[in-house]
Amino acid sequence: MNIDLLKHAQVQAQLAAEPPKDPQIQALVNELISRVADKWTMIILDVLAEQGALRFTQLANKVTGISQKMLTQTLREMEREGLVTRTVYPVVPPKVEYRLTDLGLSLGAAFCGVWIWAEQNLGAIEQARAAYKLRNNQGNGK
Amino acid sequence: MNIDLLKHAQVQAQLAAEPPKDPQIQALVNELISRVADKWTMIILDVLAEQGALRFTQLANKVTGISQKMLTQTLREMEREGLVTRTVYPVVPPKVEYRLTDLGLSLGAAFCGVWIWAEQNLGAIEQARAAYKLRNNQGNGK
DNA sequence: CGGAATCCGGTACGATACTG
DNA sequence: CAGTATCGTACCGGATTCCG
Repeated sequence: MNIDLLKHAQVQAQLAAEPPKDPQIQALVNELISRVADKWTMIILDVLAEQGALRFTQLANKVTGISQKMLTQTLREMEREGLVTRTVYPVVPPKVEYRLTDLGLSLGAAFCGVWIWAEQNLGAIEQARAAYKLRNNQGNGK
Repeated sequence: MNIDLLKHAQVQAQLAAEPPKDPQIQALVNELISRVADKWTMIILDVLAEQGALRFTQLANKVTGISQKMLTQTLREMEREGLVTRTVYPVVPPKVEYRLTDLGLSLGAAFCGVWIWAEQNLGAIEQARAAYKLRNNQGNGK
């Protein structure tokens, strides 16, 4: 039964006063979001969702701009949270494959709306940035 | 169950053969996600989506654990991106109100799926964490 | 008095070098 | 190839100070 979830969605839609929601739950959810709402986590999640299984270096190439350290760290974190599985093949050239779990896939699906939003609003964001610059007298070097 | 999410999940599953996607667009979207996928941004976004308009201190109270500095900084960033509007009332006790723009509201709606996911999978994550601990025999003093 | 800018200590991050 | 180790740096958090 997803009544709570529907209620939550409706509340979001009408932006009104929040019904009695467990502040404890709220805090837990916030904490969970804090861990998951990381830029590297999100991008890795997306890449893995698209590519299926990938090796360490493959991942490093797909996720442009990440350092090995952060890649390792983020992958470990995601493994801890149960979002990815790490499979080590004990062969002479070491081979480690990363793959999303069902939990990871479901998060990817949930996050899909944000990617769509990002694609749709690229232009709007750029305009907003330009407008902000103007508002703050862009020429000011200070 | 949410049909859209399931459909997205299926699409994600078979995305290996994704149609020609512009790598330029991909990079831009990635960069945009990098800015938006920040834990404080997400939580502030959620609080503002629920509460409508809030003053600085109200926000500081609702967003548990944030420092004034990060709150100011994140709000400025969100203002730059066009997610929130900042209204200053030039009165004796200073009053500054923050409110989501349409863009911010749409992002909140897009991110709603992630909040629902978080609520649904709180238990699963905890279990995954416990399982990971066991796998790595936590007792190991390393 | 509320909101933001400033200084300072800690931590997380990036780049490089090294190991199995 | 897939990490770990080390170090310099940039960012984050806390307290203080400043401004309206």
